[in-house]
Amino acid sequence: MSTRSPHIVWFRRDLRVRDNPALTAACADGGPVLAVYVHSPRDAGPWGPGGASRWWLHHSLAALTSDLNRLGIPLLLLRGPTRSALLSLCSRVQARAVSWNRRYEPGSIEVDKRLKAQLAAQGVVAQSFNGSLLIEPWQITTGVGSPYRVFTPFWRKAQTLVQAEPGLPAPEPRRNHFVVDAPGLTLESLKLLPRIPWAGGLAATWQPGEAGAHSRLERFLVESIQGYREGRDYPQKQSTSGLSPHLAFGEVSPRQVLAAVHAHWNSGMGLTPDADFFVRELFWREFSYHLLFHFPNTPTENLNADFDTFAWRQPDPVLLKAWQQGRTGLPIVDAGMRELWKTGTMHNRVRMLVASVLTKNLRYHWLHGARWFWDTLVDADLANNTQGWQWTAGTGADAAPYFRIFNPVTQGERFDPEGGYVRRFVPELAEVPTRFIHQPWLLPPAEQARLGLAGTPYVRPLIDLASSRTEALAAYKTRGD
DNA sequence: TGAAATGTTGGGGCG
DNA sequence: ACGCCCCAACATTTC
Repeated sequence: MSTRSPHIVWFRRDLRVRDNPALTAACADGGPVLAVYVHSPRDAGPWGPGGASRWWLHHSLAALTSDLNRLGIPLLLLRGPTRSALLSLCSRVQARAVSWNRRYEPGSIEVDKRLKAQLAAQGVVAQSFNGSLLIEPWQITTGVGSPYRVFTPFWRKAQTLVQAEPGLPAPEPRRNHFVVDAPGLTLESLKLLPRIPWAGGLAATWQPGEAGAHSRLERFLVESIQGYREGRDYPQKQSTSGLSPHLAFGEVSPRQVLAAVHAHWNSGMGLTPDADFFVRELFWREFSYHLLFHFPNTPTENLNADFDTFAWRQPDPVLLKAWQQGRTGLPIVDAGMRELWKTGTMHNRVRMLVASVLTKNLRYHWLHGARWFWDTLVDADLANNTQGWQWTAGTGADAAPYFRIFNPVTQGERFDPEGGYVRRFVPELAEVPTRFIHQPWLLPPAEQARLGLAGTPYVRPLIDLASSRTEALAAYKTRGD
């Protein structure tokens, strides 16, 4: 009798069937397995999935449903609140156990704790696993026992641990032959897709789901990891991995990525420098989770309290909107913001530039940027997004000093020397000669008129780089007073 | 995973 | 030949 009661696998941001410890454990139990996803945006408070993430989630759930079906496991879709949905499911199907992979956001930790206690009280086995990280946040501390706040020592320590115990990715579980009948909601009824069909650019760019994640990984390993160290700085090259949304939704695990990199690019003498630099980015993700876990208020509060009295400016709605929509008149900034809107992602160097412009030149609180990114990025991840914004704003761990203010013209000329990236995403600048592509306002007026730029922000940007820089530096000096 | 201002050096033009 | 100046190139400092 007890062997016939199902083992539930609760899916969250681990939407894959390979190397999924919770699923592996449930399948190893030998009885019926039932998978469930609970859509409960309200449980996540202000950080419920944004528009781009919901689009991704819809398609990733569709992919997971068919991947699990292949294994004979039904995926139930439920609506939250999470705890009551799971508890009532457990009693309805008389579950014997629930397994899940741990999350590290403050809200999820709270839900998990209470769920675990309530399941135990009902006599249901509850077990959680590490399915998302190479190093869980509590696994390493500094010499004095505190959490790390600086990347490099974190990285060193984390690497020694991972090298000692790399862990092998688990294969796909064997097919489940039991039948579990428990009807859930349809995917459509979750209403994850946008009502206005703006997601065409996303669909053209991405293939959500585990298969898409692995083809992206393979393509990266074969085509672009070579030269990554240099190439990753050039946004018009496709040198970055593009794995971030797949990692954010857990369609591939960092352990699988690490193992694949080692399989391709470890010559026995260690990783190639290109591969090593890529792996370093995986550890930035680990560092972000370490910080989020140990400083759970950082999604809204400065990690560095010196900035709590900093004189951020009240956003001008027109300027904020121009930044969001890529109409500031600064070519590479606008290109980045339009790339984000169109494709749900933005090259990392350009993310730093647009964030520098918002937090330093405009001196708007980094949360305005974090919220916009949250809504528009397909790789929106609370740990990474928080850490990234606090890093650029200078309020975070191991952060860029406040006085490091990027100049979008200089950066554009250095990292997009031909202007290919700008031309791709800002078509009205496509015909501008390369000399002027990053500062079209210097073109002679007759040329501007001929190119149709008269009256656009490209002949008079909304942000004066020189004066806003000076003002930002002055504001920094009085920080904390 | 800065930029701009300031300081230093050394080659070459030129009286 | 020499000193002087200019200035590009590079280094250092400051924010």
